[in-house]
Amino acid sequence: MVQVSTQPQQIVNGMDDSPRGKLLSAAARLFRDQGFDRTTVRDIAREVGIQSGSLFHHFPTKEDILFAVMVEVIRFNTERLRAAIAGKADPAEQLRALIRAELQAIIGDTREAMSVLVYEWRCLTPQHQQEALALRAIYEQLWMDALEALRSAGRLKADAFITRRLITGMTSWSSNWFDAHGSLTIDQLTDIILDRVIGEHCA
Amino acid sequence: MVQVSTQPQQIVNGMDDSPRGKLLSAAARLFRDQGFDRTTVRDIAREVGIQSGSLFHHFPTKEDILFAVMVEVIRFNTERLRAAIAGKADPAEQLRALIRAELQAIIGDTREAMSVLVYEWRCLTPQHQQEALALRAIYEQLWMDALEALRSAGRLKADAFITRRLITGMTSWSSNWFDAHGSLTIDQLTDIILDRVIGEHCA
DNA sequence: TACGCTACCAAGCAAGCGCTTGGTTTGTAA
DNA sequence: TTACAAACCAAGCGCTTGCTTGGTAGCGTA
Repeated sequence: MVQVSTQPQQIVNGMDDSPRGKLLSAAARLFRDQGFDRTTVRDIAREVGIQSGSLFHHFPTKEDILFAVMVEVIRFNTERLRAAIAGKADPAEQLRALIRAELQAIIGDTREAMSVLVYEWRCLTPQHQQEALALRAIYEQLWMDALEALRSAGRLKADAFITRRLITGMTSWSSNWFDAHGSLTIDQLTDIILDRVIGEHCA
Repeated sequence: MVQVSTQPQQIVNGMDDSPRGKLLSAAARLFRDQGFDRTTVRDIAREVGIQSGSLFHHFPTKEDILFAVMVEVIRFNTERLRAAIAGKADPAEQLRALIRAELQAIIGDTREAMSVLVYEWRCLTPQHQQEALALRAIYEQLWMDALEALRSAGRLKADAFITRRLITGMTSWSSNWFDAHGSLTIDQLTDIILDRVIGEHCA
């Protein structure tokens, strides 16, 4: 037995490889494939190789597992956004980086947990919805700052809020059709969407 | 007792006011508010004022209720699309009409059933998914015909399939933020989205 | 060796679920 | 009045669900 690495974290769906992380990652996949309600605690337990009752040593309720999945993926992707725009001064380049990062989240490495975030939202308790919304607000503020900067620079004529919502629609829906093995790359899709926003395609 | 009207149909969610139609309309609202799985047959029954067992006089299973909701709303909105483009020769005007009709479906009179269509898709049996997909294909073909016509006329540079998917994202996501009582009208949103597609905003 | 902590098992409970059953009411038309 | 089907009720069956309970294995520390 050899210690392969001094950095044992292997990120999947934004979760580490601790028991808790593996549990969340498995839950995220099941929640996306079957939905939260159709996924039983026995399903999750089987996936990680323990008894169903043992899940409740890690989380007080099944709903807390869902909440944890969402919190982790929001946090992880907020950091991804931050990293994407770090050091970029041009607001148009910032926007491109944001779109790319969001696509990466939705159809890339955290796609399962992101899908859960969109489709299982109402399975959260109102209390947890509020807490998750607070985290999401931080994420959205990064977008709004960039879009407002674009507007100030005169490169965005439309309303920033509506623009953000149209972008959200385009990116989030991509999870329903984008084929990772197809000919269209994430970078290409990024530019196509960017084009719909700042309209260089018809200059 | 006076017969108020010779046309007793009052369309809600694309359903008529027969027992079956009222049942479907109530189910659509419950399915949207709580999700299919969290909605019990007792919930639906209570809503229409009958016993839960009596539901199964109308539908063989609970899932068949969901399927019926989806079939009705797809059919209804396919007709709406057809009516919208009828008599319009200019492909750009056709596109505007299509976007407006789809927004009407998603945030207007059939919004509850449309939301169910998007969010409860995987609750259908594979067999029913296939049947619903066949109906949806007809709907989508109307879109593709108009977009291809636009391309032929040289007024759409982007790929028609991708364009359609971006539009789908923008329109379907609007159900999550559009406020029917706000200052933004459906017609205004229609033009904003149309602008993202044929790009007249940066001429 | 003894301790304490984390992680887990084996068994099962109480509640809620979709759906069935056998019988009754209601509306319609001959 | 009779006939009949559609619509509905009252009761509950069999099963699955999230979660609980009481106990145990493994491991690092002293």
